[in-house]
Amino acid sequence: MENVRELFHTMTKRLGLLDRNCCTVGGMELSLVQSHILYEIDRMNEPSMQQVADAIAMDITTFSRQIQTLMKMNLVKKTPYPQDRRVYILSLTPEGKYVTAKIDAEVNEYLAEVFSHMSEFERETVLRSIRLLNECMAKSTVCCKPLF
Amino acid sequence: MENVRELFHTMTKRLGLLDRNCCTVGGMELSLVQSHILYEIDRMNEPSMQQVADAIAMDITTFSRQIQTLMKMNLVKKTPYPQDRRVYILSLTPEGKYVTAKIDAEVNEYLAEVFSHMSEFERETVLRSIRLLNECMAKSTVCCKPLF
DNA sequence: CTCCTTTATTTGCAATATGCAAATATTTAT
DNA sequence: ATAAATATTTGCATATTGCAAATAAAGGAG
Repeated sequence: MENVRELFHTMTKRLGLLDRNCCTVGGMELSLVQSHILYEIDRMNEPSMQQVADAIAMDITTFSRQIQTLMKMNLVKKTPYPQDRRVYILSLTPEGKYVTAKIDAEVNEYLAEVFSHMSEFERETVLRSIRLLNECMAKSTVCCKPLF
Repeated sequence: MENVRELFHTMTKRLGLLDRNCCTVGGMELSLVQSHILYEIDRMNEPSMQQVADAIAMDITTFSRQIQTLMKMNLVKKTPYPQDRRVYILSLTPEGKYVTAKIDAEVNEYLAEVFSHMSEFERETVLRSIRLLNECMAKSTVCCKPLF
């Protein structure tokens, strides 16, 4: 299996840097954590606090405070959920949507640049490989917990 | 390019969880950051503080304090460098080597389990893909800075 | 040799993030 | 009606972060 861990370590390190570089939108500076929260809220369907915290594998109390910050920044909205009044539904404000879309565009642009160094065939292979890897990690019983 | 970012996001999230699960050795609990510092020191050849901090893309002042902590935990040793007395060379103590090897073994075991859900051919393809991806990220001019 | 600039590392400090325990509010089960 | 479970927030103590400044040593210009 040679240096498998090193391969993965290098990859995640670089992808992490890429992510970090995409946390500035206009004048606004987001932390990596905040960027991930916005990403998950955008992706999930009317999620509750708990659901998003679970998805990010973040302690709910820390998460609660991050949401307070994001609300002060006018990026996130909390709506009481009528069917269960303990629950709040999270959503992005228009500004939050704008910021999230901007980050998404920038990440994709960076990724496109990375892929521009490959042939069409290589690109397809790499993407298929990552898809397969994700499936196998989902199947894995031993690692990558907590699952989402 | 479909959902390329989502693919990468899922992968890094899961690999991050895998990494986090590997931070407990015996009774000792390491943070993810500390685990990465040990990993880099182990890998680099007689590195200075600054070199490791750069490799991890971490602010040198934060790094300096993390090293202080790791020294208190008796995992890391700082040796003055005779040729340039501003510099300290970092190395792992025997205990640090043990912990680092233990983490490495656990990560590799987890990765092996993930790859056990693939055929030999798929595994080779995935590893080759990641190698290629790393090369392309290294070539990239626009992202993944600061480089290492 | 002396002065100035650069580099490596550490400390002061203030802001932020973290997570456990406990509080609160609400729902579900008995 | 009461008890147990769930969702969210707050108290608190600790840890992490990064900028600015301090310290120490090296290298270069004259």
